[in-house]
Amino acid sequence: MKTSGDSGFAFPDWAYKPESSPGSRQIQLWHFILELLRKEEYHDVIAWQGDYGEFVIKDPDEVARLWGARKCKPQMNYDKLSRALRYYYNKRILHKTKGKRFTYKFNFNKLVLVNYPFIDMGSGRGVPQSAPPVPTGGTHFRFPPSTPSDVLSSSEELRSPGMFSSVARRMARGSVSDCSDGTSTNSELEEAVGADERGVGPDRAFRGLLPPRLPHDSLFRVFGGGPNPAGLPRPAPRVHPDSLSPFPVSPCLDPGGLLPPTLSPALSMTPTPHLSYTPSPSLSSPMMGSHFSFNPEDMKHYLQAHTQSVYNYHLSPRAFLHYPNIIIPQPHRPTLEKPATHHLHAPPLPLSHSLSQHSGGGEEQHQQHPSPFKFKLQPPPLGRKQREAGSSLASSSSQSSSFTGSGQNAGPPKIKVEPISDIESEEEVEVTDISEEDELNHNDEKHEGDIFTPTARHHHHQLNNHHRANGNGSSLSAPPHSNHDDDPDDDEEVFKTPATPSIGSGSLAFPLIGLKSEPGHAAPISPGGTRCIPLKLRFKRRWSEDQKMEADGERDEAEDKKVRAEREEEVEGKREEAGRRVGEVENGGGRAGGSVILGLMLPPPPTQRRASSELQRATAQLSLENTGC
DNA sequence: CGCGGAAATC
DNA sequence: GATTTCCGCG
Repeated sequence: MKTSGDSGFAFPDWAYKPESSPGSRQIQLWHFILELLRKEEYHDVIAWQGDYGEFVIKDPDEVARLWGARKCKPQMNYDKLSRALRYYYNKRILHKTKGKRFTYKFNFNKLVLVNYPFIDMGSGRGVPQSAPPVPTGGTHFRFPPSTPSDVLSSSEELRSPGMFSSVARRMARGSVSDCSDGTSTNSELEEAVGADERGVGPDRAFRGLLPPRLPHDSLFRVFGGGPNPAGLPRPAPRVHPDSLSPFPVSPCLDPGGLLPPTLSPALSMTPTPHLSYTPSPSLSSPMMGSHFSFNPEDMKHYLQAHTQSVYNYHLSPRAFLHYPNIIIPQPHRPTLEKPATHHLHAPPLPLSHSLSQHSGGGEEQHQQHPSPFKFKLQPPPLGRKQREAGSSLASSSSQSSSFTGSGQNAGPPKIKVEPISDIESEEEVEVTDISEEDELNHNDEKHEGDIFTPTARHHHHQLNNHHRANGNGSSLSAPPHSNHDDDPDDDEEVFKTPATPSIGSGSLAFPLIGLKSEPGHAAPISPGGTRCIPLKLRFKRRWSEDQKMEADGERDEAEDKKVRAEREEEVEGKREEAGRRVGEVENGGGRAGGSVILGLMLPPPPTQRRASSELQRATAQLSLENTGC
């Protein structure tokens, strides 16, 4: 296990799982990358390096080959593979480490959120809400939680009707396998899980609800619950993949292909034990297949955790989740178990220090290469190039129409107008903020901190200009999207939460909502501050973009690219208001807390591990699938 | 090398 | 939807 000293970053186990990709059945490139990364065998071709989540492709051709093999695309080459990787930029799953060749970095957040938005919090057992009780052990596969968090104890059971479905379902469904059959090779686990879920029936789900997004930390904490051993369902790791083929690759292996027992380097690695626990996801992959249910208890825990996170991060009140009936205690201080830990990791490896690197590294926006970022903005509709033909119809437009213009086109079909209420609600909800903030934060801190690194700084953020549209140049800059979009964007992508218009439906429509209204909750935050953090934190930020942008100050574009095209107009104004000072968040004393949190979030590179073997095993089982080409 | 648009595929 | 393929640009 361990070993790997290399680098180590461990991602949470779940990150490695194929199930992670909801939509598609086939293995996704990022999963594949993760797989490679976790295997020592491939360390010569690809390995973790630098900061958490950062990896370098040592042998691009080989990686491409492997990927091609996996996908049965013999023609694959690094150029293509890299295109695919670039494709992740928009999704924010990955971003490029500037200045370092063949070096990319994962954004944990996204991965987490996307794939495992909720995890089973369960208190323990993961009983599906609707489902029949599953005794823990058996059915769901859960990783042992490791989080120390005591914060929430979960003890209760749940059963409430939960609300969400989609997410849950997704999670549950896990499915998996890639190519060949849809079914999985693996497993039983999955099956089991699936069964539960299925049994439940998607329908049950409560549609309408939005899935909440949690910050990782929250997730972890929450979910992390106690250590539980319970259950991994089957230990039996079959394992052994061939050394030859990476993982599952072997096409056709059906049954067995599982992961090697080795844990991902990431996980295991960590030699440093100093922390006993690692907050990080690694261990905690609580989420896995379970589901989260909103039962009061759960919610309570959830919210609590969330709240805490908010405090810790000094997030804006908006961030607070609201759940009817449940009051969340506000933590004055984080109770974290972890004391110090700023960064938890001890760098066993030279690499680890990457933190320090930031400056050097590259990433960061700051200098380094001041490279001008190019914003790529695309002008509206230009006729694209169509290499081919030219047929043209020009027109189109949908995109551009934004601004007033209406001229004729006014409307793209899809404009989204949102009722204010919605918007607000969303804003309120904006849970996103958190993530965003997180992102922001880290930016500060380190370069990319993607996910973790919550340091709050002041960003002055530049949201500013959202270029108003028009202007000529404007085209360049992205058109304003409403913040709403932004976040939602994330959300959307990630969660796809549909907002419910009505909002209130009562209660729970979604816990998230409501923040605004509750002053009580909201207020707290930091000490010095007068107000809590501006609600308006939200703004964009985007990962990489941020980074890039930070330097400049503008950013936004990113999402936009596509997005913008789609919707453009939106309300421009709002966002403007909103934004701005987000950064303010004071940290207040936060550092300490922050650290801790960080700890939680960060998957510390080297540390941790302690995960139970169970975890590992579990992981192993999950493993990937292969394709049979 | 890396970016990203566009179209094609699956 | 997620790439794969192709390609021009910096």
